Amino acid sequence: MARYGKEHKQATRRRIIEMAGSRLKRDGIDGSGVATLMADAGLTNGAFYAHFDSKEDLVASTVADQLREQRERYSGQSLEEIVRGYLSIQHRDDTEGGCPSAALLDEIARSSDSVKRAYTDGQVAIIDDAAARLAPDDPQSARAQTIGVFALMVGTLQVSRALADRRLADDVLEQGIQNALALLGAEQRVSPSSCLK
Amino acid sequence: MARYGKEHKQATRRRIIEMAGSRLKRDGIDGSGVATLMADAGLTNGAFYAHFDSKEDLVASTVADQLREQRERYSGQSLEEIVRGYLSIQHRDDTEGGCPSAALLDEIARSSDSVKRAYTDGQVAIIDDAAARLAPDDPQSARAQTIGVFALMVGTLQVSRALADRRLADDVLEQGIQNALALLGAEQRVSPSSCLK
DNA sequence: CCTGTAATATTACGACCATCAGCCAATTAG
DNA sequence: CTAATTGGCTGATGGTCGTAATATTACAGG
Repeated sequence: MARYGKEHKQATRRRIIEMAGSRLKRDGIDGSGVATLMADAGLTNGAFYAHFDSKEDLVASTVADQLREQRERYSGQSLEEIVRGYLSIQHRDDTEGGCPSAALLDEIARSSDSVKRAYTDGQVAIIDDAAARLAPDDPQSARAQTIGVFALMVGTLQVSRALADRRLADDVLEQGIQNALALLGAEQRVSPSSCLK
Repeated sequence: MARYGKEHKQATRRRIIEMAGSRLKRDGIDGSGVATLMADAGLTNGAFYAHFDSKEDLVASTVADQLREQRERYSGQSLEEIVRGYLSIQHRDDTEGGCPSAALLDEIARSSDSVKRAYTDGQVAIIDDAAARLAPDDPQSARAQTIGVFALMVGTLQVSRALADRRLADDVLEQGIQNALALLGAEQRVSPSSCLK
């Protein structure tokens, strides 16, 4: 048995998922058809259902893969490097190569539970990694803080991408960096910002 | 002439746009068909093109209308009220009645220039309103600060909506409130006046 | 030369955006 | 008091594209 090397189908599946990552982030979930996704991988639509149960199945797998890749990329970077890279002009102008959350988050929110579950698991892993580096002694608090900063970055990137005014869009990124670093720095100090309750 | 009063067509157009606001936020732009949007307004698909040049035209008009409505709603609220309302569980669980940015931002980013322009204009108006209340003496700095906090809120709401874990999603909202108020408070501290409000 | 796998090609069927001929009620003209 | 006109709408229709399923072909290795 195993006329084709056992890794052949696996490799094809991986290729589909990786290509789908770029395509989905570029054109959106509803904006990407199965035939196009398969063509990106050099295949035709008919082969799709030998690899995935449904489009939704592919989306969930792709979201998981994208977050896994993002997690690996961040593992070698400091938090400040992550922030500055994330809120860079290059990242804003590279939707298809960038953060899956920024590209797909409100479509994921509208998706089925399986997609949301894949998103949740992948995102929590990223957050936990970052939180461990921020404050290894207080993981609970660091986790909340980290996810808050991450949400800030996602929203900032999305706003910057949606604005038609380039100058304003750049300013938004800059402000986002300031805010993210301020929140990370504030966490390391013990003093709460006294002004409001 | 005019079997209908002069304001009849205008009223129909408004009804379409208002209904489209809910539908687009609920199902997304790509997820909402023209026939469905018209049915929501009690009409059939054929009448659509007497009111709009294209679906894109409706989307741009709807985005503008949604932001106008949001701006009016915020005009009677303090910044802290806005933050707490925006990042409330009720708002998270009411996508179709809530913030258009949180529901549609990454689809808007993929949309045509006319849609992005409508978004930019409407959003800037909201930001300028809020900035004027935050620091009337330094509008330039307040504007940057306000848009930064707004982006934080949008990202936080989206993340909370996309998470499959309810408890975690609630924590994200709470953390978002803390962060938003901290950023507003930090800005406020520059001026000797009192805390938020 | 078989056997089973992976892919292609084709098909079904519905939804999509957009167009257009025609209906219907009310106003206006003759 | 008809008859023509008009505005807003319905209903049907293209033509394309969507997901999913199926029949068929190419091919690898014992």
